[in-house]
Amino acid sequence: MGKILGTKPEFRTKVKEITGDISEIVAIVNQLSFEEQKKEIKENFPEILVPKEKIKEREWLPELEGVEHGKVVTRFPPEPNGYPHIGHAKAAIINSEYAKMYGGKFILRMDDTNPEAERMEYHAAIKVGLEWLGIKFDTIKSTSDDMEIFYEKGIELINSGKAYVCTCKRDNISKNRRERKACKCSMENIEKNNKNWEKMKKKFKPGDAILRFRGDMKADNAVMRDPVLFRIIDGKHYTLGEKYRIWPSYDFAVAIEDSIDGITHAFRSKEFELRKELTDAILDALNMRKPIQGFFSRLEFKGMPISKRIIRPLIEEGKISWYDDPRLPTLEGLKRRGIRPEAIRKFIMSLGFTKADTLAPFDALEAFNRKFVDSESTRLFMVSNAKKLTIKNLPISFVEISNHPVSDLGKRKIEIDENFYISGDDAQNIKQGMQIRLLGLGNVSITKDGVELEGEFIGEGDTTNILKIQWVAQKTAHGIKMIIPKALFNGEEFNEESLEEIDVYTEPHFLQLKEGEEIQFVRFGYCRKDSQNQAIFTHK
RNA sequence: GCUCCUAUAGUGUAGUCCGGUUAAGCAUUUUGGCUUCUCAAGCCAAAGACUCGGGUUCAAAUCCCGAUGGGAGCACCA
Repeated sequence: MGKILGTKPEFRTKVKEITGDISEIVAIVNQLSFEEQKKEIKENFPEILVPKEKIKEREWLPELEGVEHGKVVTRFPPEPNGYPHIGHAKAAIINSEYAKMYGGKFILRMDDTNPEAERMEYHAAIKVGLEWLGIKFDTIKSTSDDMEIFYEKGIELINSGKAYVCTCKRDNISKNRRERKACKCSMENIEKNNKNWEKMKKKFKPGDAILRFRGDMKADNAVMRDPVLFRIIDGKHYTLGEKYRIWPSYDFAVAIEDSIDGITHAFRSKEFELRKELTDAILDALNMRKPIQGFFSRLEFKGMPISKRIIRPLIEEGKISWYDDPRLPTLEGLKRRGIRPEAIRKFIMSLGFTKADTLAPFDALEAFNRKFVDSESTRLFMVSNAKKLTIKNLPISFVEISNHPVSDLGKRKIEIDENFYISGDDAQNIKQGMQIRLLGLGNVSITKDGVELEGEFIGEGDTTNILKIQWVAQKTAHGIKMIIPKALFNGEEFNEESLEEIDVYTEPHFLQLKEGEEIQFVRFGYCRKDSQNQAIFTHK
């Protein structure tokens, strides 16, 4: 019924009439047996038996409305006040993808209007992080490049009566906001405001005076209750030093910047949603062009804190070493853990553009990463909780093993004698009289089990219904530390066992690999070589 | 507390604007099978969802009202 109305809209006006016909037909069809129905379809309507084509997963963002190719300008405006993390990646990727999608421009703008917070170190880290992610921008600038313009626009607002200098105490201001009351400063005339603005340059101390936008103290949206446009900060700015001491607030700076930079679409995370009204109001007051704004949800991983407020104390307490800890969702942390930038991009694209909160489990990212890493990971043997296995009558002194089952990653030669290590977990399952297979080597008949095992070499034999395990030659075994990152938090509580460290043996070939290379320890999982003596577990 | 946003399988989403073509698609997860000298990858299959309650309509995941859950904002931070 729905199908008919859907495909043939002309029937929609005659719903009542056809309802009867349809139920009659359906009744007739239902009287036929399943076989008869099948036959009927085959003879007269073979097309409906064709299986449906599989729908490919969408890999791009939703189309923008009414945009022209080549005319889209987006931006990513991070504040250089911390290390970049997955949240930055989301904002940067969404904005840059839209620019790419429409052949437009993408601007990186360091949003540095709070001299107390910004640091060169962070500025550099953000650039490194974005480069690692493979994000390219057409322009790189800093908000503070345009200080003179902010002043110009600020004065324009004062002179049009749309901004005033407020000298109230901070507490009073917030009290008035809560009670939706205007203060006496807002009654002052333009001349007085100009005078006070001049006084802000030298005379007033930080906190004594601010420039406020004349919004609406009665507005439901608290952001509109005469927000701050400029305030005095005496700190030294990381690039401009002490050149300025009146600094624009975020809302003012973003509004002006987006407008003069020619931004057509500004995609910001949801927490800024209420500020759209303000940004638009400021631009309207100045008769400036407004960008289209869109909002997306913040992205966090379960058990992985993103905020400095939570991470910093952990570093201070020594619970984690630094911002590149593999348990953290910082770009550095993810990188050390072995997550590929392409995987992050795909993952973020797969989340779509929504305002519904996203608390993604880490394994969603892992699944994407695995697809990238699998074909390029050198396969190596590694044993944990090593147990000795001695093999009698071994006829060979070396063996060559392929570094990958499918990809052409070469072979490695392993020198062997009768002394081997195998994993403790495997040793437990091995009993006297059993036959097992050492991967890449051959079958072995076990003559003694227990703490130290013994066996006799058989060589070729059954390879299907047999325990197949990895091994390491004792004489060349290379000991490394295996680091296994787990969720930092279980709910609210810090997970004291979040970083497992185990001592393991691997093959000497490990030493030949480049630092940072992704490997797969056979039957264990993907890992990233962190140093000559350390590997970090990436995921299964 | 006030204001705003949001609600589809275990998880993440598509579909929602313009109600019917889909008894809700994809990915991931889980389970089974095939393949394989890895517990990986690859291939095949199965399982599994429209928060609740009203209303409008021939027809509602889709529109309206209400409830509930989740989130954000209420900074001289961004």
